[in-house]
Amino acid sequence: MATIYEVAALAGVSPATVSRVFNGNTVSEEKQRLVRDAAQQLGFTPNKTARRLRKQSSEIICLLVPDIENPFFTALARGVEDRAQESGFSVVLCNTDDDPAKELRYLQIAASEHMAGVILSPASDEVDLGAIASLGRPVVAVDRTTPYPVDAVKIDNRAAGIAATTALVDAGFRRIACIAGPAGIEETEDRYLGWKQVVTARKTLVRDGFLQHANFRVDGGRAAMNTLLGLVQPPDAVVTTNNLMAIGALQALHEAGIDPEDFGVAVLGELPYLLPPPSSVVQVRLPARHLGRTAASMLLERIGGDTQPLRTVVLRAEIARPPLPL
Amino acid sequence: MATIYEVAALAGVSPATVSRVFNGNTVSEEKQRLVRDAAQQLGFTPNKTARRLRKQSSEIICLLVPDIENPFFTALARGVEDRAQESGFSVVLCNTDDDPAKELRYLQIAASEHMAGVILSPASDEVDLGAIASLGRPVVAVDRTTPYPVDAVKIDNRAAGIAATTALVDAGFRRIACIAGPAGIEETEDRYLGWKQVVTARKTLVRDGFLQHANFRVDGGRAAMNTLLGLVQPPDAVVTTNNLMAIGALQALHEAGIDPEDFGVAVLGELPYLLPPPSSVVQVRLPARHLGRTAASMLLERIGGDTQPLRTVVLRAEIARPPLPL
DNA sequence: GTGCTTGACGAAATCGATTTCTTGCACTTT
DNA sequence: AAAGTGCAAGAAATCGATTTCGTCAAGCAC
Repeated sequence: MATIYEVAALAGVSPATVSRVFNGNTVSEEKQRLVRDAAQQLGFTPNKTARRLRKQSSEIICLLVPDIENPFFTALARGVEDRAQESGFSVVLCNTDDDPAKELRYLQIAASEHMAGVILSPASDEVDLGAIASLGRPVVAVDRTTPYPVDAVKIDNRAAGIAATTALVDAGFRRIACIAGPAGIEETEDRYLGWKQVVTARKTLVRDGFLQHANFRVDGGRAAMNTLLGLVQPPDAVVTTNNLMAIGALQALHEAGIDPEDFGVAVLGELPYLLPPPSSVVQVRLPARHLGRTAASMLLERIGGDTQPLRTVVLRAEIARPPLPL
Repeated sequence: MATIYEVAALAGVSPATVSRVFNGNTVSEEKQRLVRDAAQQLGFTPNKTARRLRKQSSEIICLLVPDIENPFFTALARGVEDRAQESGFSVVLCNTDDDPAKELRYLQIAASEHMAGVILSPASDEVDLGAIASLGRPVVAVDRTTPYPVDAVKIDNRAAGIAATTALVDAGFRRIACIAGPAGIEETEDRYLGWKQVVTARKTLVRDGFLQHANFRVDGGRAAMNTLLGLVQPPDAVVTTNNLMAIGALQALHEAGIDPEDFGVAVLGELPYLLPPPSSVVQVRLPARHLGRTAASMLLERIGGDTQPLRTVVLRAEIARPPLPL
């Protein structure tokens, strides 16, 4: 790896001049040429580490998600990466497994690695953004929000809940339950509030126990569905507030021998169907990739020095109509 | 962010001593205590960038995959990340989209970022590992191999092909076709050779056109399947050599109105079934996560200075029996 | 007691770029 | 013609750690 000194020596100029050539400062035509030729000849690439030490910042952004194996976050990551790439930034991806300790560890790494900024989907409300905040590094919350004063990109969860529930009502279902995420998380609250709003407005039947809270995973969805099916007067349809729980719910229905066409299932998120899903399944497509792309754009703006007031961008989800090739 | 100098000043020692305390060198009990107390008090974290500049290496490993949205690579990435984490390494994830130019760009970044090593699933045989190689950074090829002399972890593709095909024969199918990946890629060659071996040994019927080459994507699988179904004497089963093509094939079957129970489909890889798949679908489970974990382990050994001869680890795939929750 | 080894630890060099000072030269301006 | 202005470009400081080198003192052998 050639250094700036070797280039300088070969070109017969000072290292400072070489640096200036590569950073757009005033250098005469002739020396520019000399330097570029020399750099070319030596295959010179500026040492990012040295530059980072001096500039106190890098072109790396850190993305913290609960679990990259969830297709929602995969798509989100892809969006972030694509956008970052366009601006010459790289993305470091970290799984927090929704574990605040892991999350904290990664945030510290991000700080001590001089990463340019952080995009995260907070594991809990108690994220400690202290370390990065004190460094003045920008942070964007994605999908979920935090009490800290940072930019955020989220989905209009209430609207998504409304869309999902409305679709079920329109399809003729009249006893619609809801499998929501863990109580106390804003994101999931909004989603089931959407459900509540519709079932109230449309005066469908709601029994005690129609609202189930579960963890965000497959097993949680399955358990919740089994509980619902065990009610004295069970529902005839259900709204599940994320993709994994919907899978669990569908599995429970299958195990109970219920024909999928007879039981309405609306999902906030997409299911990895290979083939067109049963007509009773409604998917509200969450714009995951877009979410990532938007978050990356906002972060890059901040990194670029943008100081406008805090923003929260809310993206609207839409009902997925066509079958979904993976 | 406190620096080593501030810690030194507070502790009343030289910066060198502070460094020694944190790097396990000989320092007297007493000064150790002084330094640790001071560091504690200031919330000192060593600046990774400065360290990296001096040591000419970092604790970051670079993972290059074609597309993180393919669940196979997602699982692989997860394996890499988990293993890296255990050793205090971070992972930078990059999508190459099977584009050699993108791949090269990332490899150069890896070099100029002083990343500790690279794990990659090469986009083509012409990967240029020159830049990293010249830096002496270790590289591990994963899933696919390269002509370069680097460690590799792969799947026993021939055995996987054999297992898949055998399962179909055992299930009673007698006209088994194969949808293979692009011609000329070692990985896919091995897979269809497994198919060939079995159909030959078991003397099943093989017609012209029973071997189809396709790109590795859903559309490729669908097109190939349509071609197969259009043959004068079409097959009654098919082996597809990756997950995405299998999805395309299943879609084509569905569109052709063929009952999935009547047509055997064996897949090298896993399909994102929500519910138990039709009994005629055979999945050969590729140990993606393990692949990643193993690759990371090998890379970390090399990073640690291991100089044993080049290794290629071959992992065996197995037939998936139980239904697969996502 | 002199000479030699050994270990703790400070001073200073080093990694490779960026950036601030400075210098020197060309060109105006009065 | 002297003084002022501007600009290209070199010298040197800087970022924050690690590491070499050298010093000093204690411990030990003869």
